[in-house]
Amino acid sequence: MAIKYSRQREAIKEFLCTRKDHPTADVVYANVSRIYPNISLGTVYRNLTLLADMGEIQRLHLGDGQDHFDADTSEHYHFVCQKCGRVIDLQMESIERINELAGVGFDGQIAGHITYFYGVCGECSADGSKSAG
Amino acid sequence: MAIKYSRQREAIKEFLCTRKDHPTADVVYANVSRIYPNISLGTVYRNLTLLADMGEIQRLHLGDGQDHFDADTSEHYHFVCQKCGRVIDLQMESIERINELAGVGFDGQIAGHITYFYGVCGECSADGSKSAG
DNA sequence: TCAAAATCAGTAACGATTACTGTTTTATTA
DNA sequence: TAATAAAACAGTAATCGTTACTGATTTTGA
Repeated sequence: MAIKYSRQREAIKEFLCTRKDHPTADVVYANVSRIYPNISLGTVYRNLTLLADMGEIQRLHLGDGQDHFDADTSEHYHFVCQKCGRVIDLQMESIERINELAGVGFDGQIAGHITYFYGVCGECSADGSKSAG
Repeated sequence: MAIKYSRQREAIKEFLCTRKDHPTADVVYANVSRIYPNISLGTVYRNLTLLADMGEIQRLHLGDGQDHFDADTSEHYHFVCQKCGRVIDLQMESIERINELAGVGFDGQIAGHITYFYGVCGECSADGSKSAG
């Protein structure tokens, strides 16, 4: 099954590249719909999965029920705000070495890890009231 | 809404305590059904959520579509086998300090992190064929 | 320009989980 | 012990994110 070009997939990728938050499939759908009003949600899901399988984007499971997508595939970590739900990229030094710590005394092969940090983001720390929407 | 005792909840908690793998709700249901044949899946979900909210058990989002539950609420990390899907407790030294690394140059409050490791478990490394079920 | 294959839009189905409803248990008070 | 209110129950329906299906449209290479 060779992959063929599709304008919808290109638009989805382009949209993701413009965003630094990490949108869910329905947010992608809402935005790409402005360019292709007839695009279907199934097409969005199919292409997000395709792009992730090709390694062009990253799929994030953050435990909030919906998958998030990130056009930045370089090694980096994420922060999830417990108040507003925002997902923020962290610039932090590598913690790859935790793989070796995990491997000590373990009889399998550690291939990698999934880590995300949580807490309260800068904006929510500032105004003490805001809550998730 | 004060919490009242329930035999079903006790049985769910007891079952979880006997297990070191980290069963999903339907596995809990299947097993507790042997003691309370009329228990309903909704009761299992409700009590798992209750126990997790009370801090008596831990809910794990491992990105495989189903939540897993762990009666061990002490600080420890998990390994997920990419071949057989097994979830294994890791005995490893604390990596709590990654919270501070994440906080460097970040303007919010880091409260904690979720980490799990993946790769191939000891058993699957041994026999090269096995796949997830 | 033609044909094969991939992709599409639209819709139905799926699986995990949650919500609803009338009945049963639990806990309290008499 | 009996009465009562509140919580939990079983059973079922609904929800929600996601995937699968179908016949029409696009892409691509000859």
